[in-house]
Formats: sequence, C-alpha cells, structure tokens
Amino acid sequence: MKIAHVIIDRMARGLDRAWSYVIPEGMDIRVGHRVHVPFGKGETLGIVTAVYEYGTPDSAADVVLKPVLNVVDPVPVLSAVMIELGMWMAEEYLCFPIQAYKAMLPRNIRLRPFSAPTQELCQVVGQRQGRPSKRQQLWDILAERGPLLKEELLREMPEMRQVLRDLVKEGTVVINRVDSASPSFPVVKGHRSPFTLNEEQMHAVTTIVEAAPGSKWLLEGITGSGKTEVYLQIIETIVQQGQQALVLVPEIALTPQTVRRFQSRFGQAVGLWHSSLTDSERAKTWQAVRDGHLAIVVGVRSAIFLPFRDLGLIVLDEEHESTYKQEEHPRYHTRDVAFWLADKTGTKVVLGSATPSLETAFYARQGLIGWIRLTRRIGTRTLPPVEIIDMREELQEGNHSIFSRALQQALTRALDRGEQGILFLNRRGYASFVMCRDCGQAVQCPHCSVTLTYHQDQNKLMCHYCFYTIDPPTACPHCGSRRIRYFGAGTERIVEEVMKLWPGTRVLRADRDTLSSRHSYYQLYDDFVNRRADVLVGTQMIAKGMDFPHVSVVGIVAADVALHLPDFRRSERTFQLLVQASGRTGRGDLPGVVIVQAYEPEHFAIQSAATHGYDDFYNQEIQYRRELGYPPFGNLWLLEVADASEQKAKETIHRIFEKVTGLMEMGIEVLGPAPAPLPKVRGRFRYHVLLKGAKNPRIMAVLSEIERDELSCSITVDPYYML
DNA sequence: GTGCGCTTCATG
DNA sequence: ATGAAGCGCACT
Repeated sequence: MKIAHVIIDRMARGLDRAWSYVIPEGMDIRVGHRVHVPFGKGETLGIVTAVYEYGTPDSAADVVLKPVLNVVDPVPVLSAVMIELGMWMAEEYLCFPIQAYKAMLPRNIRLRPFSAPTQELCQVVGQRQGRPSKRQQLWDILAERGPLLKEELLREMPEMRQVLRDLVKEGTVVINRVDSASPSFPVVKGHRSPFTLNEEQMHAVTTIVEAAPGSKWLLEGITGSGKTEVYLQIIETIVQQGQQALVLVPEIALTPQTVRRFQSRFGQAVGLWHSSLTDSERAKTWQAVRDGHLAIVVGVRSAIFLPFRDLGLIVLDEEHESTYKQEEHPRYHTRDVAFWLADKTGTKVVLGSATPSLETAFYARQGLIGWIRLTRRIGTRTLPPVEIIDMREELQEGNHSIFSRALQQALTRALDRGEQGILFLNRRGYASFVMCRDCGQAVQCPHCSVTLTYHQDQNKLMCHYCFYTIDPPTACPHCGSRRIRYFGAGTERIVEEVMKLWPGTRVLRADRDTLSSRHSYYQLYDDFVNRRADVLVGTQMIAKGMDFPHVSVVGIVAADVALHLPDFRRSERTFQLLVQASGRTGRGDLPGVVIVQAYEPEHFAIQSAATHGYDDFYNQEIQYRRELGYPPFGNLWLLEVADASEQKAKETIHRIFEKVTGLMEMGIEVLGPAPAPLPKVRGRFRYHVLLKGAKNPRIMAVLSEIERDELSCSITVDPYYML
C-alpha cells in the first residue's frame, strides 16, 4: 500500500503542510499529480508532493487515512524539481506552498497525455565544400533531399550513424525535434546568422557556450552593442545540442523587435508566453514545451515555470527591469528563481543589460557570477552626445515653456530635415494636479491621498490609484473661486505643446491611456518606424529596447521626476531610464542627440547618464548602498498594514512593531511605525514599518509569524516602491 | 430551555 | 478555509 503526501488548495495557517492519503490499489499517482481528496466535510484539489511505501517512517502519523478520490490529469503536471522549487519559494517569499504551485500552472489547464513522440529531423546548415569523403557524401544527400527524419535516414544507411554525429558536431547539420503528427512543424532556418559578430560578441558567445553547466553570467553591454545577437548564437548551439532555451523579456508587447528576431531566426521552434494569450493558446504552448515541440520560448516572468524537459539556458533580457519581480503572492523575483534552477538543474543563466541592477553588477564585480562586457556599439553606430539643460536657468532667463531652447532648436532642426524625435515624460494625462489660485487647494481623490490628474481627451479628473473619476470642477470645491488652474504637465500636454510649437507635425502618444492592447502597440511601433509620424511622445514604456533608425533627437522632458520618491532605488531608476532613453537614438546611420532637462542636473545619476558612464554611476551608488546597508549589502523588509478603519490600522501596526522590536538587539534597524508616504489608497489607511539588515533565520521566523497572524499586513522583501 | 453570536478546535 | 462544537447570555 502506498501513501501520498498532498498539499491542498486551501489557504490558511495550519493547513499549509502535507496531508497523507492512501493511494487506492491500481491508481497511478506520482509526485506532481493533481488529485481530488476528501478534506473535512467536503473535498479539495491538491498536489502530490511525495509518495511513500506504507510503513516507512515518513509515510503517515497514527491516524486513519482516507483514500485519494481521483486523479485530475493522466500525467503529473509538475516535475519533482518544480515541487521542490515551490517549497523553496514558500520559505523564501513567505507564502503558502499552494500559492507557489498555482503560480506555476496556467489556470484552467487541462492536460492530455504526452502527445505523439517527437522525431528528429536532420537538416543542413549553410554551405559545406570539403574533400570527397563520407561526411561530404552524407552532407550532399541531406542538402539535395532536404530535411530528413533521422530514423529513416539511418534505416537507409545505418553505417552513417557516426558520420552524422560528426556533421552535427561540426555544425554543418542540425537535428530538430519535430512532432511526428505534423511533420512540417518546427524548422530552424537553414542558414547561420546573417550577422558577423565583432570580437567582443564572439568572445561572449564562446565563453558562455563553453562555460560549466549551472554557471551564471552578467552580459553588460551598452545600448546597441548587439546583446540580442549574442543570445541568438548561444541559443543556436544550445538547441543543436537538443536542449531548450528560455528568453525572458520584461513585457512582450514592448519588445516586438526582439520577438520578431527570434521568430525569423528559429521559425516555428519559438513559442511565446505572455498575459494576453487565451486559455487555449496557453495550454497549447504549455504542452508543446513539455513535449519538446518548442525549442525556444520568449516570454514574460511566469515563463520561468514552464515545464521544459531539458532547459539549457535562461536569458533575462533587460535584467534590471522591475517587472521581473512579482508584486503579489508568491512575490518571487525571476532572477532568484533562475539562479535556483541553475544550481539545481545545471541550466545556464545569462543576465543582459546596459544598466544592470546594482545587485547584479555587484555580484559580477565580486566574482560571484561571471561577467562579460560589450563596450562597443555594432557597426558604425556611436553613442549620442547628451546635453543636460538646467531648467532653473531656463526659467530665470524667461523661458516658461516646458521645452528648453536647446530642445526646441534640436527638434526644429530634426523636423526640418525630415527626421524624427522622441519626447519622454514619465507622467500620463494632461495635468497632474488641478489647483485653485485663490485658496491654493488642489483637488484630491476622496479615497486616496493623491491629487487627481486631468485627462483632456476624456475631459475628466482621474485618480491614478483607484480610477475614481469626476468631471472637472468649474469652481473650487473649497472656496468657490472660479480661478482654477492646471499644473504639472503630462504626456497629453506635451502633445498639445508640440502641435502648438510645430504646426502640422504628426504626433503619436504612447502611454497606458493610448496603448491598452498588444495590437495597438505593434500598430504604433509600425507607424512610427515607417515614418507615418514625426514625433513620438510617451512614458518610459517606449524607452525599452526598440530600434528607431530615423530618430535623431531624444528629449527627456523632466529627468528628475523620480529622483525624490521614497525609494532606495530612485537614483538607479533615473539613471536606467536616461541611459535606455538615450539609446533610442543614433541607432541608424544618423547621428543622434539627447537633450536631458532637469531641475537638479548636478545629481550624479543624471551626470553619469550623460556620459554613458555606468561605472561612474555604479561606484557612487554602491558606496551609498554600502553606507546605508541597502541591497546588496543588506535586505529591506517593508511591513505594510492597510485597513478601512484608521484606528484598526494603527493598532495593528503597533502590535507588529512590538513583535519586531526584539530584532533590534541583533543589529536590525527598525524604522517606524509611521503612516505610509501615501497614507490612504482606495479608502484604506496605510501604515509602514521598515526593517533593514542582514537576513537571518530569526528574522525570517518573526516575519513568517507576522505574515500568518496579521491578515491586514503584507510583507515585501526589497520593495521596488515604498509609497 | 433555546436561539444567537462568538471562540475554539479539527481537518489525513 | 470551513464546518462543528463549546460556551455564555438574553429572552419568549
């Protein structure tokens, strides 16, 4: 008789452990199966985490066990590695194991047994002209007759087995796994990369290809240095070795170019994974990955949990992006999970960025992970000159426009020559607050402690936190005055200004208001690249990884908007945004120019971005982090209480404060309790306690106790936003 | 006595 | 989480 350990689908303290059930005779149940089990009065779904022979020490306690009712899927949905990963996540991120498992499985997934076994398709690559030999003979046969199934080929010429192996090793023949049910399925394009790599890129490729399994790398390459091409070539060898590769991107809709490059290189062997897939597309891709029909997946963070059979490589492109961190339970960081997989399964991990997160850059410089730099732009491209404009001076000298004179001139010149420009501003809407000239009161959201943003296209005032919307008041709600003014320019306002200053200019706007669907993003990208518009105005969403060859001016309208947020990464974010945005120009044959407008231009994040100096930035920022004990030198835990009753919220935060004060003895800094920087959001009052220090088991024990006992408290490790 | 709200307990 | 049992207290 066999016993199954089951993690049940109920989220509550005390229930988050394995429950034992008898596996009925003849029922096929293995680790990773989903099962229905009786529990309490009713029944629940659960995941099998272990199977034991009855009588072994771990099999059960001395209680009468109930039997498993039935199995949900014909085959396990999670591998043993994934089961282990879920346990690790539960501990690391203070969540219930079942939350981790749920994050790994697409919702509503229905599994079928493994689909038809895969077959191997042999295919030539490029050209080969050697002396008459067995190798050349076989190569010629393959070149002439096109892709052939390995099985058939060897049935016909069994003596060629070793010769074929040699050709694959040589790189002139590749073998792809295909679904035998649809023989035309994945075909890796039959030619090698059309690009020749420069020395640096070549070095990066060979270093990583030859590196030990499980090794981790930072590929630190300036914008335009050809990181994607490096990924592509590494993946080529990974795939030829019969392994799978995963390319993670921050947001798939924002990287249409990257996706296209993978698809054009690897064709049907590439699968996509992102949030706007339908349930059935999702299930199909999931299954194709599991059955080995997809060699490569390009996807967002949750793709890290796809059921790869043999994953050889994980690429995290734009490694520093905050989208790699899940903000809800399980609050994992994709990089951590990738590293865990590397240690556990031998998958290689490559983190790519022009502006790595401080943590990653630190680990690389300390030698804890490998470090490869790409310091040159490919081809004849150069980094654009960056000019910093002090907006205080502009104002003093009588320029009240949102645009500095330098930016106006640069854009005028570009437009006269028929070139394009991009303007960045990290603020949506038309005006970020509406204020009465007489009493000085700004219109606030009644549910959140923020001002309402005016959206001109809908003629509404809107809260960006809870979407509370009202008509713009004609009189001040406080004093009745009619002298109401709009302050704090947003993207809508920029568009209006551009059209005013350069009449007849075709302007596109890209922010969360104009781009809701994936389709409209592709549309916008296409329109701009094909010069159906002259100026693109947008938030940081357009700063990422896109090539616009006709853009010769990039204007950053207000570089320091994010510099004063209560966020220990504020300098890092500002620097990253500026460098990424600057990288949007000078990518074609045109020389580009970047104009950075700031009110605090002397800040080192802005100065080092202007010289494209990551090292300068790093050296200063790492010192600040070290002095203050921020990551990577220590962890930060943000304990947040939110409650509709202010009194309750206060009581809870004080109770929590009491629980953590003991940690101060061991050198943990405890800040607070204090109202959050945004004390009220969506009608709930918010209070914070912040812990800072080195992680240790005692802290984790205290935190997990709080996480379980205090329902209105949420804990974030190394938060990205501390608002 | 019994109906109702709140706490405690067990769940394999 | 969820249901059941235990407990205290007001009330037809």
